[in-house]
Amino acid sequence: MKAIIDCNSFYCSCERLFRPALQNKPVVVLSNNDGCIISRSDEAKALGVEMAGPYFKAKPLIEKHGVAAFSSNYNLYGDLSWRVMETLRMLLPPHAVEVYSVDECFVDLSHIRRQDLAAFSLHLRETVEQWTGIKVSIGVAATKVLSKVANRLSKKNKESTNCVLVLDTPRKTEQALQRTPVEDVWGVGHQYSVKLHAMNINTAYDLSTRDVAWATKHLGGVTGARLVRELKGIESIQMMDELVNKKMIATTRMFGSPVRELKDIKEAIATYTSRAAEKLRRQHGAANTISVFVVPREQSHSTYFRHGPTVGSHIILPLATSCTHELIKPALALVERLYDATKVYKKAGVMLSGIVPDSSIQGSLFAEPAANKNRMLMSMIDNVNFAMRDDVLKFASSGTTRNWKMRQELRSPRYTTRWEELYEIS
DNA sequence: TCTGGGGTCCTAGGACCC
DNA sequence: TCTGGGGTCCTAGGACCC
Repeated sequence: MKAIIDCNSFYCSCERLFRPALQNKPVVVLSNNDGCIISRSDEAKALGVEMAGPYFKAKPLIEKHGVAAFSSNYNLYGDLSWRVMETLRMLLPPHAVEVYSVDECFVDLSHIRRQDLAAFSLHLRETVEQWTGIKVSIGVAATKVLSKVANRLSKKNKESTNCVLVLDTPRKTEQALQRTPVEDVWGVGHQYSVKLHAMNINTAYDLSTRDVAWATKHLGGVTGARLVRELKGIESIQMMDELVNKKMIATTRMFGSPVRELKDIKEAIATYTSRAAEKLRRQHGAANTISVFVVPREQSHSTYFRHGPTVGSHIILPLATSCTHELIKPALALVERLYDATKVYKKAGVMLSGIVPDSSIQGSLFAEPAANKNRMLMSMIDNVNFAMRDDVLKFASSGTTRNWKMRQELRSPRYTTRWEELYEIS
């Protein structure tokens, strides 16, 4: 059996941890740039605050009810996420925990006897809460997709389930599937849900009764086939090994306010490239392809929000690299190529791909002797920036004025990762 | 005028996830 | 006036090979 363990309203829970006065009060957390709402406490949900809705639209409701709003504080969430995952790793055998996202992980429970699953899951939930202060919900079932179904229901019925739901009999599984709308199944997005409803497939149960060949035809080939098999209780999505390196690394941002100067866009791209290269070095990788894109403001005056068309291009490097300055140079060349002085830009981004292990480069006969020196320079910069924080060392092309920087007006202190912002007890 | 039957690799784009 | 930032996998189709 497998479990999915999921932190309840994770970002909101992190914010409340250091503001006990906000317990049982409505809280929301905003995306970068304070654009839309990406986490809501139960109280905020009850008030009708929409998930992923634009902040400015929800603002009247938020102010009327005194909802506490925070900008995203990823230093804080990342650290608390690590604590939750570490706790679980301590309570489970090696390799049984697969971190799936910042607030959830799959857990292999095949070492637990069937009759003990509920009690053990409760033990996990209580220990995590006691050690980290974060509340989690746990769904247990035969497959990953079914455990997601169980998890969703456990959260919907917190009082009766105690945030733990185990689907260990065909009958329980069937009932759970019948109570799950098809659009809430993991792997069914908007496009498929429209299609499925049109075919009168309205619940997860309806979908689970279709045969695999049908799913292959209508739900995108092998992906759909796997999904239906999992709903039938046949394990088809395996536990993944952790520490799988990324195949693509992206750093992209909306600008705090629209930008028209080439100089500003180049600064932003140089900064994003530095960040992406840091991520690349953290996984000991080197990239041979760098892509840059910019998004101009929509020209038409339509009432609906739409980005203008994205303009992008890429360069394939002669040799994969992880050195920031070797990546900034082609990135800036790409910006020059894409920039149009008549346009106003809202967003830009950098993507690194064609990622290979750094070691395979190091041994190359064709690498210049200087390459190793650069690598040492890079790791020194990374170390200093890690120790001192806030990018003490950066490349001049990243700029100092930073007209493009995103807005974060409501960010809470980084309580757990900055000395000067530590939580104080008076 | 008529022109096979495999392969592989790459890219763009679609669909999904949190 | 104001709508995030990452990722993944899969498929189709083109270019190229023998």
